[in-house]
Amino acid sequence: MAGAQSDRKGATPTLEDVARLSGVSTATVSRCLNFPNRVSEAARTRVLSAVAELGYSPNFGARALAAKRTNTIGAIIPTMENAIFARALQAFQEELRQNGVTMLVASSSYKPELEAEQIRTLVARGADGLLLIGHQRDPSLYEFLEKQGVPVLVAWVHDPNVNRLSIGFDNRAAMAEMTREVIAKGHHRLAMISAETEHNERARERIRGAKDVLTDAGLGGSDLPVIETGNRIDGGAAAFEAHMQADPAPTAVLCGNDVLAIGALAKAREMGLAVPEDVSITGFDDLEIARFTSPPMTTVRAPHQEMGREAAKMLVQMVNGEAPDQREPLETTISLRGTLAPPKV
Amino acid sequence: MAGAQSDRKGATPTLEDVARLSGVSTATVSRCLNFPNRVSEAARTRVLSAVAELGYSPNFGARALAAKRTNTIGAIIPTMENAIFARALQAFQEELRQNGVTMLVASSSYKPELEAEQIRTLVARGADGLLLIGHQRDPSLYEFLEKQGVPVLVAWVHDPNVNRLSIGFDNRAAMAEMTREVIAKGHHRLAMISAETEHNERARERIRGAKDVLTDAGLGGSDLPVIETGNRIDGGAAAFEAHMQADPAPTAVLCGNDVLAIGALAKAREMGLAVPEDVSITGFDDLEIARFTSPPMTTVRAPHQEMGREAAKMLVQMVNGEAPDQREPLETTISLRGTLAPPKV
DNA sequence: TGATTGAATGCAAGCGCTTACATTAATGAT
DNA sequence: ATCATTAATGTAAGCGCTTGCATTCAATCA
Repeated sequence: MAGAQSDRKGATPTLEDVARLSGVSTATVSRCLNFPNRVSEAARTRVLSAVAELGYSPNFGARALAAKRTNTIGAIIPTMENAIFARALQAFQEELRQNGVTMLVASSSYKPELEAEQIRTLVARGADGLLLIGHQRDPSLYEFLEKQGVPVLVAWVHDPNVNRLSIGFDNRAAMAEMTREVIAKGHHRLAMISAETEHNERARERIRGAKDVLTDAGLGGSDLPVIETGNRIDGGAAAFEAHMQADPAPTAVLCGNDVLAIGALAKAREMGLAVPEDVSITGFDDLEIARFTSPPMTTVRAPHQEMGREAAKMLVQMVNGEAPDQREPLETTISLRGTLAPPKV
Repeated sequence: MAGAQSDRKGATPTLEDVARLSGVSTATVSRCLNFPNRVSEAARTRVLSAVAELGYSPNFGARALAAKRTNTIGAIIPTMENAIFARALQAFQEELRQNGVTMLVASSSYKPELEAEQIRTLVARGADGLLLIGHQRDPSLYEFLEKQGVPVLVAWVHDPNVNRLSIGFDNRAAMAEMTREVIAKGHHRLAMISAETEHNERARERIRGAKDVLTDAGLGGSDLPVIETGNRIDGGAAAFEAHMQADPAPTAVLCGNDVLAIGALAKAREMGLAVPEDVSITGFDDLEIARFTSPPMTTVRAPHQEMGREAAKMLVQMVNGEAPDQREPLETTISLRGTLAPPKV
C-alpha cells in the first residue's frame, strides 16, 4: 500500500510522490534538492521537472525533524517602533533571505523577563541561531543557549572586553566624539538626556563617553546632569524642560538618541528658546527625519543597515558551524547640522 | 532497547524521557501538555514535575510534523521602516503570544513579486495563517493559499465589495472626512501628495475620498492635482515644492500619510511659507511625531494598535477552524491641530 | 583479466511527536 | 447485580524527511 495515502488527488505532494513520478528513490530526490551536485545530471533534470509538475514544496516540520535544522534565525530587538531597529532588521532579513534562511522576530519592549521568554520561545521554535541586541543579560541565558547549541551574535555594541562575537560600533567612543564637537564650540555647561540605562548598556556607554570627554577637558564629567526617560518623544520633551529649569541652565543638551532629541527640540520651541542660539541640541542615530527638523539635527550617524547585513552574514556562517572572525567596530560619523552652534556670550 | 538513545546524558530530553520519569505513557504526557484537563490531576502533577526536572521542551519540528500545525502565523507588511506598520505589528505579536503562537514577519518593500515570494516562503515554513496588507494582489496567490488551506486575513482596509475577511478602516471615508474639514475652512484650491498607487489600494482609496468630496462640493474633484511619490520624507518635500509652483498655488495640501506631510511641512519652512497662514497641510496616520511638529500636524488618526490586536484574535480563530465574523470598519477620527487653518483672503 | 575504486543510487531506520483506537477502571441507571 | 456510559490511560501507527550503510555499475589499474 506504500504511497496509497499520497495518491489521493488534492493532497499536498510529498517527496515520495516526486520520487515515484521521476522514477528514483526518495533518497535521490532528497539529495537532489539539498546537494544538487551529488546526483547525476540525468536524475537531476527528471527530479526537477517532477517537482515543478507536482508543485512540490518540502514539508518544513519533517525537514526540521529529520535534519535537526530549520534554516530559521531569530532576532530579538527591544522595540519595532524605533525606526533604527527596523532599518537594521530589514537589511538583516534581506541578507538572510539570500541565503535561504527565514527570520523570526520578536520584540522585548526593553524588558529582560520578556526577552528571556522570547529567547526560550525562539529556541523552542527551532531557531538555528539568534541575534540579540547588547551583551547585557542574565548569564543563565547564555548558558542555556550554549547548552542548546544555539549560536548567538550580539549587535549594536562593540566591547573588546567581552569575549563573545558581536557586530556593532563603539557607543562610548561615538558619544565622546560628539561631546568633543560640542565643547569645541565653546560649551561648558552641558546636560544629557538618556534612555533608561538599567538594562541598556548602549545607553550607559553613551553617557560614559560624554563624561569621559568632559572629565578630560576639566569640565567635571561626573557632574554631568543626566535625566533618564523612556524612548519616546514626549519623554525627551519632558526631560529637556526639566534640564532647562537649572540655574544656570545648560547651553547644550546631548541626547542619547534622535527620538529624545526630537522631543527636546520640540519643547525648546514651545518654551520659546531658539535652537541653536539659546541652546544647542544633539542626537544619536541619524534617523531620516533628522535632516528635516528645524533646524536640521546634529547627530551621530551609525551604519545600521551595514550592521544588519553583516550580522546576517556572520550568523549564517555560525549556524553552518564556521567561526567568523570578530569584526572591527563599525565606523560612526558626526552629522554636523543646524542644532549645534557656539553658545551665546 | 526502547529509549536507549535518549538515555545518554546531555542529550535534549524527549517526550519519552518525560514519560519514563513520570511513569506514564508518551500519549499521556502529550495530552497533559496539550489538553491539561484531559488527564487526571495526579498524572498531571507527576508529568509537570518531570518536565521541570528534565527541562523538557517539545521539539518543534516533530510537533509540526505530527500535528500538521506550527502555531506560527505569518505577517507580510510593505515595510518595517514606517512606524505605523511597526506599531500594529507590535500589538499583533503581543496578542498572538498570549495565544501561544509565534509571529513570522517579512516585508515586501511594496513590491508585488517580492510579496508573492514571501507568501510562498512563509507557507513553506509552515505558517498556519497569514496576515496581509490590502486586498490587491494576483488572484493566483489567493488560489494558492486556498489550495494550501492557509487562512488569510487582510488588514488596513475595509471594502464591503470584497468578499474576504478583513480588519481595517475605510480609507476613502477617512480621507473624505478630512477633505470636508479642509473645505469647511474655506479652501478652494487643494492639491494632494500620495504614496504610489500602482499596487496600493489604500493610497488610491484615499485619493478617491478626497475627490468625492471635492466633486460633491462643486470643486472639480477630477481636477485635483495629485503627485505620487515614494513613502519618504524627501519624497513629500519634493512633491510639495512641485505643487507650489502652480499658479495659482494651492492653499491646502492633503498628504496621503504623515511621512509625506512631514516632508511637505519641512519644505514649506524651507521655502519661507508659513503654515498654516500661507498654506495648510494635512497628514494621515497620526504618528507620535505628528504632535511635535511645528505647528503640530492636523492628521487622520487610525487605530493601528487595535487593528493589530483584533487581527491577531481573528487569525487565531481562523487557524482553529472557526470563522470569525467580518468586523465593522474601525473608526477613524480627525486630529485637528495646527497645520490647518482658513486660507488668507 | 580480475581486482580496485569511486560515483550514483537505493534501502530503511529513524527524527520526536500526535492521535485514532483499544483497553481498563470507575460511575450511574435499571 | 448487570449493563451501559464515561473518564483515563495505553498502544502503536504514522507524519515526510534525511542520511548511514549497502549495493550496483562502470571506469581504472596492475
